[in-house]
Amino acid sequence: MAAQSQYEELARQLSAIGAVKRGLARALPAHCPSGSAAALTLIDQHGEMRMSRLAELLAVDMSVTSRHVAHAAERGWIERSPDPADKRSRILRLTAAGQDMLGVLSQRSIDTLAHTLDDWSDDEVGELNVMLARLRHSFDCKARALPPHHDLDTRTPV
Amino acid sequence: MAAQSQYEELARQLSAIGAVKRGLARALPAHCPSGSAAALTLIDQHGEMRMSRLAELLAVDMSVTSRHVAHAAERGWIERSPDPADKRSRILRLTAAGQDMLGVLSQRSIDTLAHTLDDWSDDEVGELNVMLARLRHSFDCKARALPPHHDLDTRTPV
DNA sequence: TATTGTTATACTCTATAACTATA
DNA sequence: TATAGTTATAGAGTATAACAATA
Repeated sequence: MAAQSQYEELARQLSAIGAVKRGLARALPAHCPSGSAAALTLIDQHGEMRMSRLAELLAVDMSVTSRHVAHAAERGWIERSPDPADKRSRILRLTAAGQDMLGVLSQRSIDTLAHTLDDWSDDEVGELNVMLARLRHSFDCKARALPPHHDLDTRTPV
Repeated sequence: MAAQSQYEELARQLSAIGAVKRGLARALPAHCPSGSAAALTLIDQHGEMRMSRLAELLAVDMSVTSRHVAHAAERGWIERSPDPADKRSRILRLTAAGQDMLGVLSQRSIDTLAHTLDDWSDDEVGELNVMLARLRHSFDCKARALPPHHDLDTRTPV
């Protein structure tokens, strides 16, 4: 267990990390918003999969996943073939154009981070990666069990 | 300098950290979106300031800052008084209601993180905080110098 | 003329709910 | 009846550009 002030600080850091994400997003090619980029990356990493699995990996609602995938499919980066085992499902695969786009995406991320983190050692970046992965995992496991706030207490301090 | 694969991994981790941010945002009281929450936190942390300074701390455009502050001011959390030294400017201060709201916000962040990170030590959370702060700092310093992509190369792989 | 702040507009990401097609 | 996926709608965050007031 950490001190309360560490949690408050972490909340602030997470709130501010959006600026870093926007910095990376600015390097994306036109017509490839970060949502589509994330979908391409995950399909490349995990291989072909169904919509529901991708939604799980993206940690967003399937309706959101559907939009990102539709965007990528319209541009020829993702192919959606019918699943022979279940006619409701569709199997997602990267096309050759999708792999090309992924190459551009990777290179731009690398360029941006190599420039901004030029004074970070390999170990330091690796350590940050490990901790971010663990942070995500902790949330995946335990956040579901959190009772939603009903805001009954919001009225008191006003 | 880190290996390219570490940069690619960091880009993936940052892309996925949105799920954690959404987890924290779900604990926010109604009518206090994360943008307003961030504004309240920064004014509390740094004391009274002008719009332009807050925009700098939030690392977003001043038009965005203006919206967040207007939202908070409408609810009585922030007071905007004219700056005697420059009639174009407004000085931002937390009201008593704003400090109350801030107390609620802090407590909810602490509750959420204490629950999800219950197996993290104080040192581990502290180390993550340090690295996230350094990440932000690296971007603040160097991202401005990055040449914007003109997407001339996007046409090639298609 | 330049700067501070606001507003109008547009785009992206997200969730909920309604809907279809299939299981 | 339940599940996989799509679409419509709505809310939040952001940026650019046009604008008003002041420096």
